[in-house]
Amino acid sequence: MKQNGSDNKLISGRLETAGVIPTAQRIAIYRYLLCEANHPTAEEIKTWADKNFPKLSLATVYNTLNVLIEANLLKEVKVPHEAKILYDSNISYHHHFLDEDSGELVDIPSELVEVTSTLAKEFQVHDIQVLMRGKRQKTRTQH
Amino acid sequence: MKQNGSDNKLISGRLETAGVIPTAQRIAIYRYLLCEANHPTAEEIKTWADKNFPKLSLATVYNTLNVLIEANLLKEVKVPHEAKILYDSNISYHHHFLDEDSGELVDIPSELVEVTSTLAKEFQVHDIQVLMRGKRQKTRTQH
DNA sequence: ATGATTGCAAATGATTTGCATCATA
DNA sequence: TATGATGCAAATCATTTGCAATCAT
Repeated sequence: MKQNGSDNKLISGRLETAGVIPTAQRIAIYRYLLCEANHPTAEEIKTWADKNFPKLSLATVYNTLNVLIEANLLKEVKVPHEAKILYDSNISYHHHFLDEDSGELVDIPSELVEVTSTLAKEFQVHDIQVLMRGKRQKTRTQH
Repeated sequence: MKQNGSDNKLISGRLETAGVIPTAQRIAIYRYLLCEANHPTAEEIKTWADKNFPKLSLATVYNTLNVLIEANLLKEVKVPHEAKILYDSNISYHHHFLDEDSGELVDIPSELVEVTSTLAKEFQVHDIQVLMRGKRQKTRTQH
């Protein structure tokens, strides 16, 4: 319920800075991506919108996502054996851990992963993305 | 033109070892993946088959690819902003470099990339895949 | 008024599936 | 001749697109 005016200004300001006209739909979707969702699919965004922002069409979800990607406010993530695209509102350099049990994708700060490569100098690397797959140990209950 | 009997035995032996009935179509597709292609799409395999193995249907291409994946003879690779799945017949631990110019995906031996992570111990990592994106410098012509 | 966004429905395109046919042990 | 693979066509499903209606400036 933090859908108040100041939040809107913050979100719409970011959109404007990125050159995106801040419409109500775009603000709603971008806020959801930034504040509530964790690597959602387009479908999850649509489901959320059906509850919280009636009459936002699936086409607009996809259009908005692509506008945000174009504007460098969003990145898409494709995971092997998952049909749907995941959207990541964290655009700073980071990596991912995929929980094999839940399918959940977790952000891993880049400081926690050191990558050292010794490729032939013909390979000019601009970006590195590390995807770690595994299981998340249940946290033991205190007693 | 190395489509000779001994090759077939080698390929079909590997299929059998992995529990896959080595049919002519599967041998052809797997040989193509192992010896000729570099991370092809299903469509590329079909195009190749149309020239070299007439009457191999697209459904069989997909069925075979999925059988090979099930049998751990193949891995699928999904690259952001590319619609089609790439298939990787190199199943040993390695990484990838994606050439932004050509779209080509290049295998990088794991020895050339050192990954050190310091995640909380609740994260049990089973696999790490590193995708490096960048450009491949044109090799200067000798003179 | 104008230019951009939205929403609907139809289109697209990659992959999957149902089922009849075919091959092989 | 029985089990499973193949091939065709139809189905599926995520995503995209065309276009008319709508919104904001």
